[in-house]
Amino acid sequence: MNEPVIDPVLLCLSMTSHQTAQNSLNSEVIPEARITTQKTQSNNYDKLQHAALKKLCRERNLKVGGNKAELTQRLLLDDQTSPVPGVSTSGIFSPPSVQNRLDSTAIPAIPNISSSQSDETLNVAFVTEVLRESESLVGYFDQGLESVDHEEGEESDEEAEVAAELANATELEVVDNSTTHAAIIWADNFILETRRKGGRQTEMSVLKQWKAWVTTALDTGIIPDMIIDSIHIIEYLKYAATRNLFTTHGAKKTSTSRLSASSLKKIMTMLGRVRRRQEDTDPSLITKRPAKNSRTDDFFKALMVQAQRYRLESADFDITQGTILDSQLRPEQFDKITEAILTKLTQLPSIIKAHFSWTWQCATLNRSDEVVSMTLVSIHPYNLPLPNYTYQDGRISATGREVFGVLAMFHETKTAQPGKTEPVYSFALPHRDPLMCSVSALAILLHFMFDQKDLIGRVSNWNWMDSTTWQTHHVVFGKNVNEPMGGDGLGRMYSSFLDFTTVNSTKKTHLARRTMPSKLEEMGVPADQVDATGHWQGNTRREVYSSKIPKAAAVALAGFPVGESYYVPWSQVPVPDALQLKLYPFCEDALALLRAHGCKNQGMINFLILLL
DNA sequence: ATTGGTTTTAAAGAGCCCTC
DNA sequence: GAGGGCTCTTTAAAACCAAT
Repeated sequence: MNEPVIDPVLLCLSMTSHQTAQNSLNSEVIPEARITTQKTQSNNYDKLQHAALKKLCRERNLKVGGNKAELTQRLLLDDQTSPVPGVSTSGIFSPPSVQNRLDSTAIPAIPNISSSQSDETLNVAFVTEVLRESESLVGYFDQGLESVDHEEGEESDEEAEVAAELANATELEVVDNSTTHAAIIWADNFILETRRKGGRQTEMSVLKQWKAWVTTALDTGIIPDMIIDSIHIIEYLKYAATRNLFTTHGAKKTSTSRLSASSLKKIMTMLGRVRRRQEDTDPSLITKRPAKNSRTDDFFKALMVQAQRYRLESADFDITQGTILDSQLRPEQFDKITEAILTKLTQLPSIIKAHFSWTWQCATLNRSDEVVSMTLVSIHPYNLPLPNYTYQDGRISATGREVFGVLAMFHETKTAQPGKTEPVYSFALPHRDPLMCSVSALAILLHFMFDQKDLIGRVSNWNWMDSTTWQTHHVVFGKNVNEPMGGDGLGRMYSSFLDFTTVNSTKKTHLARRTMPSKLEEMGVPADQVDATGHWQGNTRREVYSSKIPKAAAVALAGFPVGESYYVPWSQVPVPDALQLKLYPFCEDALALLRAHGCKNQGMINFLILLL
C-alpha cells in the first residue's frame, strides 16, 4: 500500500493567495528529535542493497531512480518528514509528509550526497532541494519549459535570492486551526486514495505546468493573485494553447507542436477543480470574482476549434494513423501473431505469458489492465449450459448440454465512479483452433507456475490455506510470480512479438479489442452480445470502435443489398498500360522522388497512390 | 531493457431534449 | 412524465518519450 500523497489541488489551495507551493514548504520545520534517529537509520540503509532500497522507496511512494547514495538520501529525508521515522506508514490516517509534497511536483534528484553526513548538511540538502525546485519551475517558464542545466557556480546567488523570498513567505499568516486542517488533510488523502495512479499522474502533470506559469505570471503582473477568475482562465488558456511543447527532458517535440483539444479540456477541468476549492475557502468569490462568463466560454470553444484544425493542418497527417482504422487485423495477421509468439520469443515465461494474454484477450476482449489485474481467485471453471436444438417455431432449447469453460469475474478498473459499478464477467470456451485456445494457454501457464517450474514454491509467504494469498497473486505475473505485471509491461511484451509481424499499428495491447468486434459481427453475432462481451455500454462500441465506416451501409449504398456479395464487373476490365501512363503522368516520378527523400508526409504519399 | 513522467485516446457519466 | 438517445463533460487507460 502506498503512502498517501496530498492532492496537489488541495495543496495549492492550502496556500494563501500569494504563496506558491514552494514557499509554503518553508513553514515545515524538521524536528530535531527526528534527526537524531537519523544516524541509526542511515546505518540500516547502508546495509541494504540497491534493489532493496528501491523497493522501500517504491513502498513509500518516493522516486526510485538514482544510485544507492541518492536512494538512501531520499529515504532519510522521508524518515525526517514522516510522522514515524523509518516505518512505512500505510492507511489513510497518516498525515502527508513534506517529502510527499515535494514529490508531487517532481524534484530533480540531488546527486552525490553521501549517506553519512551531519545533521546540518541534511538540513542544507533539504533546503537546497526545495530551492532547486522553485528555481527550476521559474526556469521552465522563462525558457519555454526547456530543461535547465544547473551551473554549479551560479547557484549560490540564486539560492540566496530564493531563500530570502522563502523567508518572507513564512511571515504570511496561516489561518487554519490545527483540527480542521487535519480533518481536511485526512479527507483529501481519502479522496486521493480512491483515484488511480494514472489519474493522479495526469492531475499532477497538468497542475505542475499551471503552477510554473502562475509563478511567473504573478511576478510579471499578468495576474494579481492565484484566484482563478475569468481573466486568469483566459490568460492561462492563451498561454497553454500557444506554448511550445517539449519532451520530458527538454527537447522540442517533433510529433506535435500544439496541445491537443483534449489536453485543453483537461486544463479546464483542472482549473475548475482548483476554483471550486477556492470557493470553498472563500464563498464570496462566487459573486466578487466569477470564474466563468460568456467570454471565457467562447474563448475556450474557439481554442478547441483551433486545436482541431491545427491537427488537420499538421504536415505529417495521415488520416488513418492512430485510429481504429489502422489497427483492424486481417485473418492472416492473426496467424502471424500466434506464430511470432510461439516461435520468435526466446524466454519461456514470456512465451507462456504472451500466449495466454493474447489468446485470452482474443477470447474475452479484455483490456490489458483487466488482463494484468486478474487474480488467481477471480478465475473459475464453469460449465456453461448451451442451447442444444431449435424448436420448429424458431425457439431455441435452453436445456442443452453443458460445456466446460473458464469464467473470470472482476471489477472494471476504468470507471469514473469507483464502487458504483457491478462486477463484470468474462467467459472463455476452448477454441476450435488449439493454437488460439485461451483455456489451454491458461492451463499451460498454471502448470508452469505450480508444477513445471514450481514458481510458487519460491514465494516465501505463499499459504495454500489463506484466501488472501490467492487474492494477491496474479494470473499474469511480472518478473517474479509474486509481482504483478504492469500495463506498460504487457505493452512492451506485445511490442516484442509484434515486431516480427506485419502489424504496424501503434495500438499494441488493444488490437484484439479493436478487431474482434467486427469479426464477431461478420460471424453473425448480434450487436448486443458483442457489446456484452467487451463490457461496452450504450453506443460506445459503435461510436468508438467500428462506427467510423458502417460497412454494410457503404456496400448497400454502392448498390448491393445486404446478403448479396459485392462484385463490380466493370472494375475488372483491364486498362492498357499506355493509357494508364497518360493519366497523371507526373505521379510515378513524384512518388519515387518523395520516397527517395524519405518523405514523412504520409498524407501526400497516400494521395499520390490514390491517383495511380 | 527499465522506468518515471507527459500526452493522447478510450469510454463512462451527467444531463438535456424530444417523443410517445 | 418516463425513458431513449444525443451531446457535452469527465476520468482512466494506453501510448509515447528519453534518460539511465
